[in-house]
Amino acid sequence: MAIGRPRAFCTETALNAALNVFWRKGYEGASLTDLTEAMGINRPSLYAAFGNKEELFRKALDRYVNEKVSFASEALEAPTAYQVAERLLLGAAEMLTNPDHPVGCLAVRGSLTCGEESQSIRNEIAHLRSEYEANLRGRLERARDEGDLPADAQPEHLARFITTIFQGMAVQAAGGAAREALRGVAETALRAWPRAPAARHGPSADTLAVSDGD
Amino acid sequence: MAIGRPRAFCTETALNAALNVFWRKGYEGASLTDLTEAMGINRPSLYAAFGNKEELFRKALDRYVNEKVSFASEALEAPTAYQVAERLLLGAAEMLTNPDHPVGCLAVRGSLTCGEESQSIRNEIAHLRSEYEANLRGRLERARDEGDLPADAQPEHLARFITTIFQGMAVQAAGGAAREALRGVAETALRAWPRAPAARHGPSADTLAVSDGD
DNA sequence: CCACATCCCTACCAATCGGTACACAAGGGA
DNA sequence: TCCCTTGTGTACCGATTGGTAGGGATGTGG
Repeated sequence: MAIGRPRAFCTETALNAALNVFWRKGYEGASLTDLTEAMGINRPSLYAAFGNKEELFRKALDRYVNEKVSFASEALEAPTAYQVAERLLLGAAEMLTNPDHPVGCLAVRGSLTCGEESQSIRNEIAHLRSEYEANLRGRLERARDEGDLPADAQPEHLARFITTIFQGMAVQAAGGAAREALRGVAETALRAWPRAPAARHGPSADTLAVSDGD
Repeated sequence: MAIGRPRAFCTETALNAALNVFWRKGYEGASLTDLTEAMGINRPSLYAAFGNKEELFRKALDRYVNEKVSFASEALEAPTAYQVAERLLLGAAEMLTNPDHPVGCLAVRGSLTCGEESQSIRNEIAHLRSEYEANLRGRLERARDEGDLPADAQPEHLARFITTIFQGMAVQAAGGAAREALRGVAETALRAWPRAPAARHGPSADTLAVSDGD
């Protein structure tokens, strides 16, 4: 039973290259020529290894969420609701302007990709976002129940507020905004955060958890 | 001296139709076929009347800014800085979800259009945004000098904050967010607004200026 | 009625899009 | 060594992209 010719490229490396291209140019803006050139392979190899352009994007999106936006899930584990928001927004300012990869957010860019033929991509991104927003809301509800947020705080509104700020920051970053500018936005947004009257949680030294490099 | 055959369509109406198409599908996502079908004319007529696709987009963008986002310039005339922000954000929530036209923001969508060949479009949009942001900052500096904002307020940061919120709301709207949701975001953002210690300006009845229809 | 200027329309252009057919190269099992 | 399986590479597919040439239609000024 023959095994067949071994693959001449590393799928992980190629997927990383594809992720970078999608990140820079968006789903529809990235042509197969762009992708194959960056990945160092040719079309049939791409189709054999990844299915088609849409599946390739999905795999790249998975990798993006798990490797690049992991700070967002980890932020939910911060001890207080304020620190959750703080780590989320400052982490976003850092990630969105990290010089080690393209600026902006693959998902935000992808959610605005134009054509209606890529509706399924938009749906997947929308699903990811609403899933995360639900997790964040759950975390904030817990915080409210624990007295970490005022009893009249609205976790749903706060979660949507944070999400919206992130999306705005992603647009800013895609337009070339500097890291300091995004940090300023994050800090301003944090001033809208409700404090529990009993135990006030202000800006914390927890920010150290947000590294400056990648 | 002959005058020539009169144009069989109204350029204003056609431009409105083109604006709607660009608004829904983005600059690159709107094909000439989409545009000509919506405008009720054929390609050569389009090119004769508007130049080419890029010039058509610029004209549509002009109209968009002057007719649809006029609330943003008018908001600068509000009596207090807080009311400026309030009218801006609540006006945005209304405009971005107005059922009389496509949802979201043509400029935000356009600024994320993928290809590098449409760099000049992105540049124009970036210019419009930074111009507006400068106006807003100027208005806030005046407010600070008048004591309407605390002396340590940072008009530049506040202006960028407002811009970022708007962009995030535009992404939300493009994803189908409801008007109530965007209003909630606006109200949360307004809680970040600094109040002058001398004369406190809170939420005002000035919101009445924001109509509910178009 | 004629001439001229302008517009409309069909049909086309080269370039690019995502995707694939097919011949060849490269390896392991018998 | 021969075969079989799998990946690689070239060259292509039909469809669509933005943009245009050129003839016929339609109006005004003489």
